Amino acid sequence: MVNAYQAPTVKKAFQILKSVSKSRQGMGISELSKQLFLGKSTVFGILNALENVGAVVRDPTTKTYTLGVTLFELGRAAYSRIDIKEIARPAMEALMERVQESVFLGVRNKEHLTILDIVESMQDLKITAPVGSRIPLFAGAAGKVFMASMPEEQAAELIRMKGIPRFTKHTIINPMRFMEEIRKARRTGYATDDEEYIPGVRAVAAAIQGTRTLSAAIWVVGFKPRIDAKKMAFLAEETLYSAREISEKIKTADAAR
Amino acid sequence: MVNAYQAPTVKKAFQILKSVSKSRQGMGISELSKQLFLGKSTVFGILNALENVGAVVRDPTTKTYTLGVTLFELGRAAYSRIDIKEIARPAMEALMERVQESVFLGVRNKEHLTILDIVESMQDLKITAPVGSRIPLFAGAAGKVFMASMPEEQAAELIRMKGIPRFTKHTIINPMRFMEEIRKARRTGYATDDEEYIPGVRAVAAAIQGTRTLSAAIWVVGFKPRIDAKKMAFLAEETLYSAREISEKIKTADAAR
DNA sequence: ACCATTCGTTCACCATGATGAACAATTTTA
DNA sequence: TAAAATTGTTCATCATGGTGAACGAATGGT
Repeated sequence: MVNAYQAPTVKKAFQILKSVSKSRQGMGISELSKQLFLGKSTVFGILNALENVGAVVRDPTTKTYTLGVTLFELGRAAYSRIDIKEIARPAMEALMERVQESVFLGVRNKEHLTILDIVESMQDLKITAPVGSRIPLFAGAAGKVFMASMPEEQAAELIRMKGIPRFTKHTIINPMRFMEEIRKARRTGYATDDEEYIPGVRAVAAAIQGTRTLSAAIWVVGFKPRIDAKKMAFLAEETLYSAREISEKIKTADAAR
Repeated sequence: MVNAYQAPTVKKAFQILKSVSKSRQGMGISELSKQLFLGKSTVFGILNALENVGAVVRDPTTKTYTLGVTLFELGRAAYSRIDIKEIARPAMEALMERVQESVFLGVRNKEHLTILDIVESMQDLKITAPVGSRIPLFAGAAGKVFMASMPEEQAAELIRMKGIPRFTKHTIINPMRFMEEIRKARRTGYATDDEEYIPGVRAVAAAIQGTRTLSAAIWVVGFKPRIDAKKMAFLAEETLYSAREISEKIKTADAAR
């Protein structure tokens, strides 16, 4: 079913929702029209439908649109059906106790990652992010692990089409070197990040197996001064162990169904 | 802008999402087609678009669709912008301490209510529900308060078109009597429920004012044996007081912007 | 105060998008 | 095991849905 029909208006609607979701104060029709290269009457017609279903709310005084409660309802339902976060939570907590850094759980959603859960480090200074946040696919250890999970041609094609954005001066932007990192992650089962996504930050990520329709991983993140080469090796070992532990639990949960 | 154009395909897409959100195991194309009275190729084209944007996930083995991570991302963003729940939370906690029953915060979303926050009673036996749950607009004290907030013609029209479903043997289904309840709620600022929605349960609700684009209310719910007539009057007084307190805070927050 | 610009809204037009029919694949029934 | 029924997928068709042009309202600049 290559190149199957995809209702274009639905895709435009979600482009609109994504733009509106990035705005704090709401967005108007002309602003959305310009930003998304859509006609104003197209935006107008789609927003009317989104408002009708409660996916956006129109402020009658400013004529701007913000996200509506229906998205919250659907979002809650979507989140409540992601079993992996319950399955993974105990292992994430145990991992955080052992390594004393924040532990993230995330999934790939098209060309970015979405954070599903976090067990924050108990240290006063720690790295965290809101659950639901998006991270670029090319960013850091987690990104490499996700790209290692996909067929090599698909990963290569993404690199070719999108290019690797430079996040820091340490970002690996050379496609051949980046593909090597991905192959290494595929071989070892984990990936590392040494200030490639955020300056002063190191990370280790490992993929979770056995999730039928989701591509999932956990990763540990900490400040570089706290993570020398020895601790980095320790993080890799522990993260890989926890990812396998979670993968086993998933397999057990599936068999019990 | 009466009868303005609303992109029909977008509305169909959200019908599909709503149906899928009620399913635990995912739904197939023919099932959705029958349930929603849409053509199979229409459902097919819309689901392809929804999958492309990550709003649904297709299970390749069962060919069923479940809600995708994009909805979770948008839902998180929608929820994070609803200021009222932070503003209301302290007053809800204080109200729960005073009345010792669960306190709900919700908003109207088209023709139903959505729970945004709950401060659960500390008693062992209590009433609660998942945040994000939907409640029918005609149900209980909260429903009356929301209908009291809308123009009388709009409320009357809804009753005429939808009819009042019978939830319990105490449900007020007579339209004239129900309109009287709504008028009373409008006059007094609060509404009550005496086993009209759930057997054995009483509730009091009060509207929150000053929310520009949302229609919001708080309500207290408890088991009837714990709530005699005297306590019911006490609940009404306290709930109304807390709703006004929250309304004042909203006004103050708006003025500070 | 007036003019220019921008925004939101309406409407007629037409071609793109939604869909019904047909077909292939899969599942169910006998 | 074979036939019937159902599901998912493809494709040609055409009319409905999306949209460009025009207009009214609001805002900004002089």
